[in-house]
Amino acid sequence: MKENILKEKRLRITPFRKEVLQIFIENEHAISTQDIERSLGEHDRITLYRTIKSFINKGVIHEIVMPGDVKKMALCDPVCSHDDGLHEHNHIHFQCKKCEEVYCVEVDKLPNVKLHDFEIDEMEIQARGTCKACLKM
Amino acid sequence: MKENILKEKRLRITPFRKEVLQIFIENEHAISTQDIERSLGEHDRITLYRTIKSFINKGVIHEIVMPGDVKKMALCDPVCSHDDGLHEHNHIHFQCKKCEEVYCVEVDKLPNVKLHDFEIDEMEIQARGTCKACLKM
DNA sequence: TATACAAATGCAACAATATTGCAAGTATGA
DNA sequence: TCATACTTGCAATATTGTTGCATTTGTATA
Repeated sequence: MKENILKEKRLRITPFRKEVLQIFIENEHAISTQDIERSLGEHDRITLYRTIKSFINKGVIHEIVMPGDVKKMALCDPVCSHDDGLHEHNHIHFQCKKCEEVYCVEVDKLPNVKLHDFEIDEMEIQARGTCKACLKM
Repeated sequence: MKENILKEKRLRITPFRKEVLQIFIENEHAISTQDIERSLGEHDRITLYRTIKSFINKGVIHEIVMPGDVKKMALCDPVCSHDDGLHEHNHIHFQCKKCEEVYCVEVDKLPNVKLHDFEIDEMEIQARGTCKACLKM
């Protein structure tokens, strides 16, 4: 529930934040700033930028950057309770080549990658292919 | 050699392009547009943007977008001979948490990931940790 | 080697996206 | 309910990238 998410992340509950959060909840896939602007009615763009920034910093949403300049955002997993922009997820980011939508897809466990001279702490996977909905068509 | 790379990718050899390409060759790690601008002397910003765009389209360099950071670019693998912005690499993108630099690191083979309802064609891995140089310190 | 032509450059104007400072309004804990 | 720190909304400004167009330049070809 919207109020709870905001409260948990120690963000003040304001009408605007609830409105923006609602848009994220309604969307199964990741959305861009533009998508949000379209969904909102009349609004102040600066406030939106700041809202997005605090949502990211407090772990409400996370940024997804896919190759080719697509910057989108999606709700964080409930486990992602880290403050200060440190996010912890167990999913990969998937972009469908047909519908272009970006999804966060759960995986049981992320694969292990070893490098020779580099020590890996965290890993993020971005995949492209065909999504659930488009496979059925 | 600079001229060869440009010729192979069917790009005209101009002084400006050689200069920009040289900057990529000199850098072991990925660089941003800003980095390039700093390395160049007096120059035209528009021409640089167009140069970058044709380098990407012809497979001379590729873009790397790490979460929460500026866009960077690095030379493509020699195998990456695809035109029209289709890139094919066998490396992962690694950002060091200490020095913040981004590297393309070769791997023998990329791990296999299977998803339930999504069909994966291509995959890209972004990792964070400690780089070669910083491990030694 | 000269030349014709497509490609690249450089300038001006413009467009989109994001940030900062500040005054006014508002949520929340005491 | 009140004080205060947080949030909002506006103006101004910064950053990043694009388009159109006249001029210059690289390169294939005669």
